[in-house]
Amino acid sequence: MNALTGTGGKLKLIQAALRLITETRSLTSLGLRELAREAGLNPNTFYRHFKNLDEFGLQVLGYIAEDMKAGVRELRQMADSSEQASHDTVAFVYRYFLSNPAATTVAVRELHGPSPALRRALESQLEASAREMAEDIIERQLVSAVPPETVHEISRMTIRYILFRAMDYVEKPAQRETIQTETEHFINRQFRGAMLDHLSQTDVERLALKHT
Amino acid sequence: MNALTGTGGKLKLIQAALRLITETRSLTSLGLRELAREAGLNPNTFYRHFKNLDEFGLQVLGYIAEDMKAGVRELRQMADSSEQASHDTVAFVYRYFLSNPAATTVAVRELHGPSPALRRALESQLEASAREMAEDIIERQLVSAVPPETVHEISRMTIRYILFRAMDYVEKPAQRETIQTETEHFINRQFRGAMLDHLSQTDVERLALKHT
DNA sequence: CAGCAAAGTAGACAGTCGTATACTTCAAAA
DNA sequence: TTTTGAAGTATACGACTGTCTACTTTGCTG
Repeated sequence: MNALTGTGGKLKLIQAALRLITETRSLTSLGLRELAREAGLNPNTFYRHFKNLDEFGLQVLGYIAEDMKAGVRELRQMADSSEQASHDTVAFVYRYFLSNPAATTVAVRELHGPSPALRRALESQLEASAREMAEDIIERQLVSAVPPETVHEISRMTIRYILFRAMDYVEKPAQRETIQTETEHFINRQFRGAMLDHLSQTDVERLALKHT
Repeated sequence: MNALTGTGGKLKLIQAALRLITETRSLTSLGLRELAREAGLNPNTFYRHFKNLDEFGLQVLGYIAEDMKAGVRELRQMADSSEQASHDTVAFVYRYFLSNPAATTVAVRELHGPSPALRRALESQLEASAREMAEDIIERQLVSAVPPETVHEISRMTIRYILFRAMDYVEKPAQRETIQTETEHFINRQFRGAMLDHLSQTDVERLALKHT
């Protein structure tokens, strides 16, 4: 039975984990009995579904990944100019994080967390998202003046940047607007700067001054 | 007695914590007895120095902060062009992280960790570092074409970016060169992009194409 | 040297934890 | 309807945890 399709204890345990993590816990620090208690199950039921806590962690990550992929796929057909695209995409992505606070917290917390296995799993997932984003940008020629390799590099940076800020976005409503516009700045400056990679610093300064 | 000046149990406990965290632990997950064991002390000695584990965490953070400040202060008088400065500074900062792996891991791990108190402490510390960096850049007029407020914004982003990559830098020797050059790209593109904030996207594209 | 406070130790308390074994419930296949 | 395997429960084990009280050692000060 898949983690997503089950109606029984397995799903209950995973959801209990997400509930606990949202407060002040980390996936790695969750206990088997604690999970069962939160899920309203006998501690030993855990063993019917998972070999140990490590496997549990990986399955929770898988559960979240499935969720995220579905969300991200929606934003494929959006605006057509680069700046327009970044604005809409950023708004969309943060809205997604906002509606999945537990998943967001887990991802941020475990990406640098104590478990190497979870770190690796999350990293390869981020890598995949970044690749998707880069290929989308290249395909639609949103920034044709930037070489593909650079687009990939910037995509990787952007994905990470957004993820880290997502936690603040979720937790601090007052800062949401700021975070969103700063993220747009981040992306636009990154791509604009990359367009000028082949120029010297003085050239760029001259250009900037000339067009004021 | 300050955490830094003690020769006895207090310092031993803090150093034990740093030793444990470097492997696969997080500051928040450390146990009192575990610390004492690693430090070669009786568990109850802990209570002679700290009220509880939360206070201990904060003191460890303070210990690390003291360390970092001393390191960062060294890089004040370096190169004079912006690009030169970013190159040397990035190299220096990563070298610092490399020689303090435990402090690096703690900072990265707790910045998004489960304890709100530690998160807050680390954030205000990063904020201070970012402010210092921005004021330094403004004072020395390294990027005079960018307004002060923007310099502050970019500094905040840069500090965070470097910190996150620092963990990979420490743990994955094979990627060190890549991380260093990508960080330089990040900074240069950010500032170059900011110099063109007042232009439209088509203007920038035209400029980029004209100078190839 | 005496006194005293800080640092460190010893032992015990009630909890929690992960795990193992054995038992019951239940639903679907034979 | 009987069989069978999965899901869930009950109980128990040893190990570890944070905390408490009481005791001993250490080093400094008067």
